[in-house]
Amino acid sequence: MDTRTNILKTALELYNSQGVNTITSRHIAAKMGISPGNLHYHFRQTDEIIKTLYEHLAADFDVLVSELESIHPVSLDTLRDFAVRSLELAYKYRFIFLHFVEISLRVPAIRKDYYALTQRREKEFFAIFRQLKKEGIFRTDLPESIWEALVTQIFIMGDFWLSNNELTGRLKGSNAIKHYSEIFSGMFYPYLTPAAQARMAE
Amino acid sequence: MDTRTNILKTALELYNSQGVNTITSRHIAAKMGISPGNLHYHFRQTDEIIKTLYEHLAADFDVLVSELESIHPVSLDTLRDFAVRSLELAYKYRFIFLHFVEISLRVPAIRKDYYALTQRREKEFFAIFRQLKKEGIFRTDLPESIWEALVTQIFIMGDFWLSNNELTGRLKGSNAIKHYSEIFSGMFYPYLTPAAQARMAE
DNA sequence: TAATAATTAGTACATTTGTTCTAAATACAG
DNA sequence: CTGTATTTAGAACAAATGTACTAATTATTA
Repeated sequence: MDTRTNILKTALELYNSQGVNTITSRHIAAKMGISPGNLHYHFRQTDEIIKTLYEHLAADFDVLVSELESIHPVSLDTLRDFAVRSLELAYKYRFIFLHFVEISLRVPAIRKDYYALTQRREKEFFAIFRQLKKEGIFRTDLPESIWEALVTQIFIMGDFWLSNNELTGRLKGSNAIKHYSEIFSGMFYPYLTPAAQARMAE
Repeated sequence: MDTRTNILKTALELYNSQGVNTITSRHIAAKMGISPGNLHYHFRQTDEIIKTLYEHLAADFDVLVSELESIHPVSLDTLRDFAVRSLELAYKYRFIFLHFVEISLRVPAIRKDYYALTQRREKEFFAIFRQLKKEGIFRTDLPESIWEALVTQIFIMGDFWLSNNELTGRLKGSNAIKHYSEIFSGMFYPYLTPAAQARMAE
């Protein structure tokens, strides 16, 4: 395998399992059996590794979102499917979410990028809400401010369910994803019309 | 002022403003104008400073909870008041929430303590939910699993609203608290009975 | 094949960090 | 006032870290 790709793969493994602050470029090189010099030939600065991994995550997530947007009409099932895929992706790059503030301090470019991203996503969520209301899945009797609060909730839950898992359950892999996708389902439930709630209970 | 207390005060300031990983015991000593030797006379290990600050937070929060539990019957206003006080307290010790996973890795005792705490809190929340249902404030037509999901939501939101603020809005002090207490209100809204919703809209 | 470019190993260096140690200064008790 | 305990400063050390540098090896290209 390409050394550069291998560095990214090994770094992801180590960051995920031991945290972004305990793992240094030397650890990554040692685990791969290459010299520190070699590693720094491919990534002059260690932070570039983190930045690259973040970019991979962002790119993968963009694919998920554009897939979602291509489906019309949006059903509750497509939404649930999207949620599960998002959780899986987040789990793959979990060190980013587990150390999000740390990383955004260390690599300011990530912070800027993330900020721009949330601005875009916010609009996309509102568009999806609008569709789901039209289709009789989401309630239409809630004040607008409630939907705004929901978007922030989605962001916080989406970014930090992994941290919650780390601090409490420590569920691994598919167990974690299963548990938290149920939390996400539950989170939307009170926003559904009675008809949609009934369909969900089946 | 007591040197020990002063160390804690200065450490809190620096951790809050610059993060727990960038600030070292030397930074704290320098800011206070004392020697590193002196600082380590009072706290043999730097982590003890973090642990002590966490204990202060936990103790302060315990006071809030026991105050809440002493009030009968629980109204929507007491709940909102409790939420605002909680947010204020979290803001005071914000570095802990901004670096929760980091810290729990660095100081395993904190992790254990937090885990035990959430177990307790979970029960307390269910008890409060039961009361609020009895009083006609919370809906009684939602399945039990939805309330379980809500508790996890409350934990995640409560622990990570500060991280969300750090990554996006960067609101300061009372502005942050105001904004996120509205998010919290919005979060509970769909769980309220129509009567309670109407009263809230006033 | 010869020359050039890319990759790699290994070493080296300045900085930082947590912590310890010693001695001085200060506070306090009898 | 004298002796003891507490507090403080400052130096010292070992370990770790990011990164740069040099020389060797390997791959590529003409």
